[in-house]
Amino acid sequence: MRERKMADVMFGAREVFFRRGYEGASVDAIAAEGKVSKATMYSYYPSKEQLFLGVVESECGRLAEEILRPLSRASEPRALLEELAQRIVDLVLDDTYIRLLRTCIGASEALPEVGEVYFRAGPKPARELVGQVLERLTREGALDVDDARRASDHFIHLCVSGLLMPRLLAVKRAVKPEKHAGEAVAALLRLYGSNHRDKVP
Amino acid sequence: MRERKMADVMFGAREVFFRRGYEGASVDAIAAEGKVSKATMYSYYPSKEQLFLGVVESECGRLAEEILRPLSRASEPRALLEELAQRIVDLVLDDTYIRLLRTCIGASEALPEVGEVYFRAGPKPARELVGQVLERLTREGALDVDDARRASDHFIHLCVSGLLMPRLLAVKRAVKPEKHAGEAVAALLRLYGSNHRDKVP
DNA sequence: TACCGACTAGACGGTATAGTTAAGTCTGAA
DNA sequence: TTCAGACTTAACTATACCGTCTAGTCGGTA
Repeated sequence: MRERKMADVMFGAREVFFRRGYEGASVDAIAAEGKVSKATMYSYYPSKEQLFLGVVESECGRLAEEILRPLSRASEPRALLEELAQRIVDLVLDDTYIRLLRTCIGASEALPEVGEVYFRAGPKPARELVGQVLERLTREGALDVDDARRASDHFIHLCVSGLLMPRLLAVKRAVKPEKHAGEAVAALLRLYGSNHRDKVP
Repeated sequence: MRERKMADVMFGAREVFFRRGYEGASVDAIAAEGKVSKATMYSYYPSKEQLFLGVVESECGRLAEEILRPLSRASEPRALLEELAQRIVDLVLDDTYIRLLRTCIGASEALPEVGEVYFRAGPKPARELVGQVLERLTREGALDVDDARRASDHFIHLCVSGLLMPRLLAVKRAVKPEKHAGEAVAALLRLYGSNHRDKVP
């Protein structure tokens, strides 16, 4: 029962914090949304701020798991890169994750800890994972990456280009991202393909 | 005098809205920050929401002006691209603009109008301006861009890669962006240089 | 001087807020 | 049946909020 109620609290809190932001969310609304009494809520979390941090940490944990999920054993470099790209695109298209990011950004000036937690759960491991893949593909001769960190940033930003901003700003827009991952991989290969140094820049 | 007080109101409102977000900002704090009485405030703006929209529109106007500022008459393609890239990097490093973006993102679920206004003042004209430059350079033979919109998104995101997220999330981090613009231009030229089709992809 | 428009400080009403507490209900095990 | 623990409802405190309003100040003009 305890775990069940705990989950109810988190569920309601997540929804209300995502919808109204940290400051805009009221604890009464959170309790109502989770169908839980305020007394129970306060028996689990001593304050609204702690509850918010709990939600952010829990959601960031799920996010980090999602990012670090094992890759398939695809051997073909292009397939591997497309799997990575698709995973990034899917994250940006996922409502829960984008609302989490929106909420963290909105709260990060007043509660810098929140921004830090999200950064360590999202962008940082993503960059590291992508970096490892790019380095491996470079060792195997499929890519020619000198600075894995910079190349990872480039790859990730090619993946989210044109998608992230409208999503963050809640701009209603018929985003058509079917070919997005493929295009990002194509761009990356042009940027860092193993024969890119042959060119006269 | 009227204009002066009006500016004071806006100044205080901007600071408090940026610091605490729309919901977190109180009208008393805004009046105090602007050294203005509440009565005066309400004589200019009928409500907190209208005041917020006023601040966002005013700041977005400045942002759009900054983006659409005429480019220098640089003729050399690389110099032109570096000027563009540097302008984008500078925007991401500007505290006022990043706080504006943070605030808009934070408020955009509850007040979608705000996200829309920012999008039309920032990302949209930026993409259009960059697109025009890329198309011109393509006509002149310096680039080979087929889809200006996609190429603009790529260029812009190469410019902000590794900078935007830490800034939005208020992550304290020794960002060293001296060579950032140059690297973005180099990457763009590898991606869309006029000889890129010679490669075997 | 008298007046006027724009400002200020501060209090107000009515509501909402975060967090606490008291009294009672439900469930399941001994 | 009894009992303990977890839960709920509902009221409560004390503060903060938005927006309004009153009483009064100030600088310039006729």
